[in-house]
Amino acid sequence: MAKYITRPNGTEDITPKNIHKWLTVEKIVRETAEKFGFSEIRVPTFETTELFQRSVGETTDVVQKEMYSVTAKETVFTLRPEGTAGTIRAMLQNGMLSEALPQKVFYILSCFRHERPQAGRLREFHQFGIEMAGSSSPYADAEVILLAKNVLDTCGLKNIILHINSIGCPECRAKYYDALKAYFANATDQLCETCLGRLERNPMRILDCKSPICQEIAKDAPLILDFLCEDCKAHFDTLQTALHDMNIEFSIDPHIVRGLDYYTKTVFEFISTDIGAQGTVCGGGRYDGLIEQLGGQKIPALGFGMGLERLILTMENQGCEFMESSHCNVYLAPMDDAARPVAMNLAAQLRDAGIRAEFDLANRTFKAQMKYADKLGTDYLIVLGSNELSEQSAQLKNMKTGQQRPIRLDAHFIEDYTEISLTDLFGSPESARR
RNA sequence: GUGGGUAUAGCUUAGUCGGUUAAAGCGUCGGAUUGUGGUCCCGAAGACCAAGGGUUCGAUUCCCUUUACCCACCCCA
Repeated sequence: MAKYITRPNGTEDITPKNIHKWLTVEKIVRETAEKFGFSEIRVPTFETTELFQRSVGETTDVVQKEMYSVTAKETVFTLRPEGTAGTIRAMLQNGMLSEALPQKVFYILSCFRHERPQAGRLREFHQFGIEMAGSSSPYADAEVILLAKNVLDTCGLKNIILHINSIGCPECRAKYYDALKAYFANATDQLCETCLGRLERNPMRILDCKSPICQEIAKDAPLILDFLCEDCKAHFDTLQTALHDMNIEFSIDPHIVRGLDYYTKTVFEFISTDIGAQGTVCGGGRYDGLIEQLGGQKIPALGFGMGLERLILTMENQGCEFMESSHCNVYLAPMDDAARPVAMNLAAQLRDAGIRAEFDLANRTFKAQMKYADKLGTDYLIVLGSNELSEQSAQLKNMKTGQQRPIRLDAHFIEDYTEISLTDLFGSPESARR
């Protein structure tokens, strides 16, 4: 008890008891992404630190205080704090952006951020994400949102609110920043300390402050939407029309400010109120400048990240259904040492036929084997004693119904098993084949 | 980084106003007469009561420190 080595703070073990939940969402996410024409990509868990500094942004909290970095052989590496940077880097490095555009990829990976853990926030967390590079169309924005929505719906989630906003291009944002700074300049004595710092670096974050005083002050602050240039405004309008056309409900939230520097124009979040303070299940947007910033051509792009822990948490709290875990199909119960090799051999035959088969490996008594098989939740059980071995025939017991049917142990073994299991499932093997 | 809370068997929790062998449920293992499970019944194993220090004749119970975990701020998925 005293000297166990425990897992690092903020990490989680996913045990066999819970793995079905992960398999469920991973399946949904893969199938949905593929339906939308996205292909899976896998990138390294760590990258050179410079990649994140240049993409996520030198002044962001993520880069300034949340990265796990190590120096190895004089190079500084960092465990990825998010998926976009590495993915775009990989697309560039593998020449994918010189192929026909748009390029559409998705990934399932873990990210690392050194924050204080709390409900829905871990230091190692898992993300499903997609990136689409090479489309400036607002329909691409709609498509990406649609894909996220599709995943959430397929998971069975309810009460997930979509918030969207546009933070404009660098040109309109510059004008907006000036206006914001001018507005808050009158209230510098009342703003909280963190907001005072934000005023210089990123005044938009003040709009997001939870302090009631700051909220009160920010209530009448100018809105980014009033400062959008023609192009950004048209883009945002078309996106809204597209969402309406697809019957996607959303609300415009001028206070959404993404904490990663690369975002431009559209930003969005899917928020759940069922998992505590960290309610953002999915967040993303457009980052038209990022590829160029990383040394590529001027190619517009967009994507999102979806927190799988938060997704599963919401599903649990809403009572959503998960796939069943895989369970034992046939348990072979050897009654003595003579029967053990026979059990092993029969199990091998079953496995070759694609059936999950197990047999006693703990030298349990016969009765204990029955109990154990019951705990495994096996569909069928076969008792192998001296009688069975000498007659080359045993009983295949259906553990749900208790019914037993004879099964030959010779060359007809698999044939008999198939016959009986199909009859149990469909009434008769013939109707199964129809 | 800043707050608040919690720390007793594998899990979920009692409990000791400081006093000999720390309790229950679940789980695990085994039994309930000879080769058939699930319910019920019986039994067993399993905890130096997070760690270190202090007060005391005596601490798992009180005090301090540390650590871990949880929740919130912050930030974000």
